[in-house]
Amino acid sequence: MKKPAAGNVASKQTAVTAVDSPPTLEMVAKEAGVSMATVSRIINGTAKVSAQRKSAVDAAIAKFNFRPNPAARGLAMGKSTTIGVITQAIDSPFYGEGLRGIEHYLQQHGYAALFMSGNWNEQDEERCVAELLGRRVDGIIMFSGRLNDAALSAYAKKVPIVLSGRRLKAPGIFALPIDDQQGAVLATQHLIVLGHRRIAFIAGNLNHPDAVERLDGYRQALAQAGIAYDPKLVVPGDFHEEGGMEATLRLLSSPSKFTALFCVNDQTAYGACLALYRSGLSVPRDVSVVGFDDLHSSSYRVPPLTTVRQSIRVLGESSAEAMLQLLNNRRPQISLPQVELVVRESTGPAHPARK
Amino acid sequence: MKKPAAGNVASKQTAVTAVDSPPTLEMVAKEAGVSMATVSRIINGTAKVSAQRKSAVDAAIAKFNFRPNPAARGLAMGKSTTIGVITQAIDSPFYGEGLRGIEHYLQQHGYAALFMSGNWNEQDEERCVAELLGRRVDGIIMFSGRLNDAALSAYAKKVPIVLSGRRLKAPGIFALPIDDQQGAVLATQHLIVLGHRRIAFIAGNLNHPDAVERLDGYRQALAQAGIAYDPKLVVPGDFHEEGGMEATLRLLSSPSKFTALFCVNDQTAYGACLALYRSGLSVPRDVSVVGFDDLHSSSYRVPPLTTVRQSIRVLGESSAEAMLQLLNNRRPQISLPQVELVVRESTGPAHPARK
DNA sequence: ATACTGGTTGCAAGCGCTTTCAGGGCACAT
DNA sequence: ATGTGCCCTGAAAGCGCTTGCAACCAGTAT
Repeated sequence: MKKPAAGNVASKQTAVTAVDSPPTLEMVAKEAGVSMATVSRIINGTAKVSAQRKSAVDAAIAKFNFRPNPAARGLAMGKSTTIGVITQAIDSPFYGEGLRGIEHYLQQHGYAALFMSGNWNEQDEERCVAELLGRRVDGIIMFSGRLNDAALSAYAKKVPIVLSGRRLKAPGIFALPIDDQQGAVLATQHLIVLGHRRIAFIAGNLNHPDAVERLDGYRQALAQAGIAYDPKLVVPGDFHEEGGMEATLRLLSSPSKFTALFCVNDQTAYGACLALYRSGLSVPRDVSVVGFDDLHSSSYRVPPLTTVRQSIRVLGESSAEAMLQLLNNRRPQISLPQVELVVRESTGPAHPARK
Repeated sequence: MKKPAAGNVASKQTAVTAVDSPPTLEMVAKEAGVSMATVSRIINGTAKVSAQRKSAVDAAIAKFNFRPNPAARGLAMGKSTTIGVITQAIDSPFYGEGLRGIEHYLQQHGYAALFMSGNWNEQDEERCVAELLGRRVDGIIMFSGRLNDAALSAYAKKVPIVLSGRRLKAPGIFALPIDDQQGAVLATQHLIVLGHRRIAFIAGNLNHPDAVERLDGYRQALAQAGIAYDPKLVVPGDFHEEGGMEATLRLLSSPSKFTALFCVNDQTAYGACLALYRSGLSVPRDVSVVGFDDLHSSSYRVPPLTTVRQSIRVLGESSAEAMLQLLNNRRPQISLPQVELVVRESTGPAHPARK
């Protein structure tokens, strides 16, 4: 196959100069009257080149609007200028913001991102890593993820990994954890200050580290305020609206009373609010609710959601930055901004009368 | 540069067989005692090969866990097995669902997707196309997009394009438009049936085709019901929560009364609901509101949002499918499912007493 | 003047894979 | 046996770029 001159659909072109297939280094070199090596060196800034030739080459490049073929370059250099990114779902509002941050940073630095969704299960995630490795990405950024530490460490031998929102020390891995515990403390304290004593917590899946750290923070704040921890007030969720709704319904039908609800993340809080609404309860009059993440849409909920803010977008950007440092053999020096409480309208003073 | 044997970080490996750099076709060929050509043919199914050699090669491939280097393959074949995808923002809930659909379909067919965000402006979008072209993607899927028809047609000469949610006939381009008008008719009719007569419409940016088609549908339904069209009831928005909120506030402070609100998309409706809430108005008791898109989170709003459903995820999948057909030189035969109204709890019977 | 130095260039060998082209093996017909 | 095809294979020529190595050019020291 001699490679068709142009695209499959639509071709023809009777233009004068244009031979439609993309220009090559060789064409540029010929046009500028220098060798390919020189052109390559100019493009990459790999060596000094006389001003005269440089301008000739620049002109030729401009004339053809030349852009080096990344496959050829990748083959020759043994790298792809592409970073693989694994999240659980590209359409999740949470991950979406992170991806945006990554995309933004990477693009500015000449890298492209290859996004893949792990679909909340370990096998798919494993497939993603394999696929990414197969495509020879230069590095992998992984958002928390289901893969266990051992597997991750093994992969890190083949390619540098940055782990966003998770804790793990291993060669070749740089982790950028979120301060889940502190965030949970902030949220819970806020509720306590408002006078709440019976504060329920909707956790995520409890074998997910984020969930347990947030639970820890919740318990810590409770303890600090001298409030006894009541395990009946803690119910599992799934980090999604569905789980938040079910958990709240369960809580509501249990004998345990509560005046406030701390949810492991915003989506869970959304579900909780709906359950409360369906049960005829008003937020925040009857029950206060606070989330975690501060998704964009949280400020447009009715009522706007009080939540803990940790910019996922910044997490994404920082992860990308860390990856590039890793790629340059520097140990990343990056830290995330502090988590902070964003008080909106879904929380209010405790109202002792209600369930 | 002789290419370092392994990743930058973490290497060493004292294993017995493993020479850590990825296996090559040549290694496999040697191991199986055949030529590289044969291995290639087996992998690609390009020609018949004796069963005996085939099994030997398969064994060798399995032994090394060989995966052909996509850069090398891309170079040799002149294609990248990668599709560029342009949306306005990867973190938008709307586009997110579309991307999910694309990712899902493409991945199953051995293609990878390169996502880029146009950030709602033409220049960025242009940059995206250039970058994608530079990376030699085999095709581009574009979600509506700001780029004008002429520019798009020009690009379509270099690479096949599928245009999701937009109408445009040109060689090399396949468009997959959403039935905006019909959706708007459905939404407006629903409100009319509920007894509403003063129905406001929050449009998007009105030089965006989606917005005008939806406006058309709204007017058409009104006319059909014999309700006079009142331009004062139509205000511009921006397809975002922000715009929906502002538009609603503007509407509320104008002398025009209304009992229902049809919003150009769900995000606009979210903003509208917040404005209503802030103004002490209840949905749906005082004002009914309906959106368009049926984003996942719409069913978890308080109250759950009545909206027009057109699965964006399906749009994404279909777009990807169309692209692959285009790549195979077949004219795509794809149509989207009908739009449909999803009645939830944000709409109710007209209540004549209120503003 | 001539040898030497330091910096700029060009040559050519790959990078890992696909594919054309021609050679070799085999079955079948003569 | 010998010829005629057909089918399976392997050798080798790229695909477009990077880079080690050697050649080359001034300019300087001798």
